[in-house]
Amino acid sequence: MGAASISSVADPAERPATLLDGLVGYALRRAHNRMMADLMPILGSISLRPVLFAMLSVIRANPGIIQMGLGTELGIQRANLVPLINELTSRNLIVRRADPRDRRALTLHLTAEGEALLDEAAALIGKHEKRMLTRLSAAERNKLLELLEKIAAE
Amino acid sequence: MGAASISSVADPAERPATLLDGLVGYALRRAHNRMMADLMPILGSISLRPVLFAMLSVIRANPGIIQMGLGTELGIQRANLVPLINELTSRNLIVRRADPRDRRALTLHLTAEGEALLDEAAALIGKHEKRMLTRLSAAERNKLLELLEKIAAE
DNA sequence: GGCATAATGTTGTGAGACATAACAATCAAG
DNA sequence: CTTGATTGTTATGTCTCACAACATTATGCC
Repeated sequence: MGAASISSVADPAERPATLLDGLVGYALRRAHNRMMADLMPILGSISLRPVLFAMLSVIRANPGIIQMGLGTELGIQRANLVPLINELTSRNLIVRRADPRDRRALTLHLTAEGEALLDEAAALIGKHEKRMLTRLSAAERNKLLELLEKIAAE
Repeated sequence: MGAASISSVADPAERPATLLDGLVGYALRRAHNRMMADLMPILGSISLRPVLFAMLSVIRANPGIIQMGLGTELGIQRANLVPLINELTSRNLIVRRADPRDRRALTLHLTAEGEALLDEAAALIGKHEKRMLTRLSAAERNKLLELLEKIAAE
């Protein structure tokens, strides 16, 4: 133990405090970056990206959701959603069908292939989350989710 | 209060659970997005972005830091740092100086203008954080910072 | 000293996320 | 029916980020 090392002379690796320390916004950015850096190559192994996984997840939970609804749910504008949906349809993971009640709209449905790939992705992400959160107890993880939701809620 | 509403028939606005629920990575993205959506127009009022504020903060805490060091500290590759530093220098917020001990390197220092703008930005961000975290107690905020650091730590 | 390797700053390039405008087809409200 | 709003689409532009290549300088080894 000994004396507190206030001086930076004794420890060249010591980082001076910045205005960023204590900012929740900055801590969020760092934690999010680290999670994504770990996740992206994992999803890349099955040629997915986080946004595509999110789309498949929402479509599974809402079969027949229209494109506009999917975009609203994920905060993606409909213009930017089009190439993403094209990507999933061209890989036969989802299909577009005419909406029987609104001829402007197109409904979205998972294919059997999409269901299988989504299951595979969910398993990979589950392992990823467990590994990245080993420093947190189950109670801490739940508390973290609760606090993050308080921030995210509009 | 009644029975738990399991059916979705009674409440059309009810959202079915997705694989995204319970994922810390997704909760992080949503919280981070909401914080940034609030912060960016605020910093924009003084023509700053989050990354520029972070750079100024680190340079203040580490006068004479070289570009490579700044990039490492903030997780920005040196190639991408160049136009950002050009932006700050062309606005007379920082200056580049030759490193007396390494003629390859350039050291970075805040100007008086940079100091003043950084103070202004810090005040704005302080109010922003306080307003965005009204739902959290002081203890919850500290716990959140602690948990986020556990995730961000390498 | 001379030489191979690494580090620093820089430029260029491309991919991906995101916002905006405009358009055709369709719906909804008066 | 006619006006305005909604849905999907295309096109465009900006911002962030990664990677490759290069000139200059440091560093380590002979």
